[in-house]
Amino acid sequence: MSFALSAPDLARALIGATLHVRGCTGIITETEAYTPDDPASHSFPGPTKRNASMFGPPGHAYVYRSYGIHWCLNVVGLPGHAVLIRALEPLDGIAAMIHRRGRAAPLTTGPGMLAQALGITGSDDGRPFGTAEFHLVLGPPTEIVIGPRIGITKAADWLRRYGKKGSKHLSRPFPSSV
DNA sequence: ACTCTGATGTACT
DNA sequence: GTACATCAGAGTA
Repeated sequence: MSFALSAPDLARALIGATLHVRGCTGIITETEAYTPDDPASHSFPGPTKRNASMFGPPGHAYVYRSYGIHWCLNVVGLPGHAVLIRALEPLDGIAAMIHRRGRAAPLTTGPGMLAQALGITGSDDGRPFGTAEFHLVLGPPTEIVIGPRIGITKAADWLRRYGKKGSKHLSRPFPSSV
């Protein structure tokens, strides 16, 4: 697939896709889009050391540390565009996920949990998607629900959170989903 | 069910 | 010094 998309386009395309990370796999159920003109985006101030991979080639990972504790995984699109992977439906490697999480549930319903379950750390920052151990496979067309993003204060009303309609594997319900 | 708070790396004022 | 794309645990009800 081509990753050279705007963050909102890429965020919609990734809903229903399967993420493979070193033997663990899951279906992406929730994403958020961050564009360079978005005050809440790490790319908004321009390139820095931390966000360098956000301005690198499309189809690579941008991994950053959140609140000093967690790692969060993004897929880079066009320069300065990235999509935060917020939740997964676990498929394979669940035993490894439980081991890394230290509990049976919840495993992957939040960006920090998801990165921990899959063993993603800062060493994955800048890694290209497309190798046997680290890649994405698009799923069939999926019904998508849209809502405001979570956990931000700037541009909090922008409707740039995307979810797989009806999924049980979301960090939080969507306002419109019933 | 809910609210509050601690943990703590990196970037910014 | 302060803010932050978060989570888990403790407390209240």
